[in-house]
Amino acid sequence: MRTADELTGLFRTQGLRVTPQRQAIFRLLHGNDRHPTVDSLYDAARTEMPTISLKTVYQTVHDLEALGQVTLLDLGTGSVRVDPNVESDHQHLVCTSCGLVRDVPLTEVPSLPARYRREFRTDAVEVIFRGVCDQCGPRPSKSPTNQ
Amino acid sequence: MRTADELTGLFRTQGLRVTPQRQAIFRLLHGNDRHPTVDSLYDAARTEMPTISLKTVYQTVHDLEALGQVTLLDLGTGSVRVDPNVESDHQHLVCTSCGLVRDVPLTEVPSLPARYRREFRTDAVEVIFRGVCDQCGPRPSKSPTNQ
DNA sequence: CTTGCTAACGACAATTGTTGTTGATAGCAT
DNA sequence: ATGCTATCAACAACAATTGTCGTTAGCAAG
Ligand SMILES: [Mn+2]
Ligand SMILES: [Mn+2]
Ligand SMILES: [Zn+2]
Ligand SMILES: [Zn+2]
Repeated sequence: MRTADELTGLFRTQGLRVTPQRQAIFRLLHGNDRHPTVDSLYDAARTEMPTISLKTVYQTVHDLEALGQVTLLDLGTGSVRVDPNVESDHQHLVCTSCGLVRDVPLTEVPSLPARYRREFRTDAVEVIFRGVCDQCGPRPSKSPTNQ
Repeated sequence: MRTADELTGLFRTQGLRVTPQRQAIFRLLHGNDRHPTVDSLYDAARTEMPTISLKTVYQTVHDLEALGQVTLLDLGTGSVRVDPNVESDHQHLVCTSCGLVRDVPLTEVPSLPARYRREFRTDAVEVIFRGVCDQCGPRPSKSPTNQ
């Protein structure tokens, strides 16, 4: 995703207005690799802007999506994750315990077997690695003696 | 998933009771490859059992999941899909227009790149082919002449 | 700088899919 | 046949997201 300043220009050329609320969201998202939920963005934005509404955050991320500046991911964690990394194609790993989402670049993704291609046009292939991160999993004991 | 009769036995050995409502759901799911939503199961069950409640359907599919007889899939279609095919490992294609879900057996799925394995224990790899089915897509013209 | 159009705002209600509660019913082990 | 208790249906509650609306303010043009 572009910088807050670049997005300001982009929004204006699209006839969209740029407000302090939107710029706060631009800043919170730029370079953010944590795949935040809309609600966590809302919380973060409220620390500097207590009256911002959740609706405004939803509206802004949808506008960003329409301009191709973020992807909205539904990874089965219960709420949408905002992904500002639209520059490099990548997949995701998801911790089923804490909801952590991390980018995983794959050099190769599977393709739809030939016999299905007549009946289905694939637009995107999504790979999700589900499991447990080291924060949540059993301490990956350096010493195998503590049991 | 096993037959309705086999499930009846399995439920009883687990101390679960088998009611006409549950048996109706067993029958609706056996051999069903359409990945129905809970709500569509509810509709189907009501035709033969008008007073069955949606809660009962949810409860039963969750019990079936706990016994490993179905998988509950969140494929980003807005509601959970019930998958009675627990016999053969497979992936899915999803029509983003009509919500169709179809099994796609893959001989090989990607594995998590080595550098992530220290920090993450992968329990499952999910591959989703998103696109448009032939019912929804532009008529796949046999003749390439109709522009 | 002023002005006016209208996009974006915040507040709040509504919607959807799912889960919690409860008192009554009925499955099934004994 | 009987009693324990899992399951039932009805209904309320919930969480994530979207819709409505009257007000405010961004910003392009003059
Ligand atoms: Mn990502
Ligand atoms: Mn399936
Ligand atoms: Zn975790
Ligand atoms: Zn379709």
